[in-house]
Amino acid sequence: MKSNESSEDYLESILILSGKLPVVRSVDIANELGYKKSSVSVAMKKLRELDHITMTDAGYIYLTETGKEIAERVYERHNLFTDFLTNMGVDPETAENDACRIEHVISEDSFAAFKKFITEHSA
Amino acid sequence: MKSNESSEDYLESILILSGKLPVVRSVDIANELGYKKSSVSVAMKKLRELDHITMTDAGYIYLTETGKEIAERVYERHNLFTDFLTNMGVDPETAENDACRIEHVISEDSFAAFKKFITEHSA
DNA sequence: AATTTTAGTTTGACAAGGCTAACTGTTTAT
DNA sequence: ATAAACAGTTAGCCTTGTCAAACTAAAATT
Repeated sequence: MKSNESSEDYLESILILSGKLPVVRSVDIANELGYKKSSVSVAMKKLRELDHITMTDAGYIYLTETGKEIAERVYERHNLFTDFLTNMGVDPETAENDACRIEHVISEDSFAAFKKFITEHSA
Repeated sequence: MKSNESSEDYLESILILSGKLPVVRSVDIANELGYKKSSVSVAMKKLRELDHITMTDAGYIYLTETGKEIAERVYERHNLFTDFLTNMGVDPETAENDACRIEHVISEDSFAAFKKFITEHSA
């Protein structure tokens, strides 16, 4: 269930798009992330091999259990940091970008520490 | 004065080692960062070309103005996050590692927001 | 029915940034 | 003085992750 930064971004993107679109396709991910479809195609192949997604013949993409787990973990971090930074007056776009970077590099323990601190001090 | 994650790590390492050792050489950086000396050699060549360091014939490495600027900016972030996380009870080694990652990916604005928040709430 | 658009894949190129191995030159020991 | 250890460089390889270009196939348009 290992995962690298790039894969995490793709999985998170699939999760987010699942909430916005009836079905998620490679081209939707490409639009969302600003990548070329060939890049997404390669990445999806890899995620299929790792069993983090499945893809129907029509090209509809679904997260597997492990894929969903990774995506949700990353997304939780994403939201915490985005909310915190925007609450602190950081420009929403900057906050988004920074959250997108931090979400990948923080350990379980440190995330828990941040979460505790932030929730305690924003009540 | 652009700089990528890898270069920032090298420059920060040079700054830190400058405070610990009488002179800083490539081999010291290799030991500090856990890289091979060939990797450091290549990286130092690049940093020389970018004018972020100078190197004497004896192999002693010094930060230029721009190099010092980058190193200090990164180091300030490093310290803030390390201190914060350890204060929050995160294992020092984990805190170090996470700070080492976050320090590279956070914008000026978000760093300022964190700094303000943390200092306000730890008085 | 024929054409155009859309979606996905494959292939080959490239840049970053590590690595190993082989080489040079300089100290330090024997 | 010779051998060993140490420091630095270069060259070539590997992986990751992007891109563009060329291809296939299905859907929508005309």
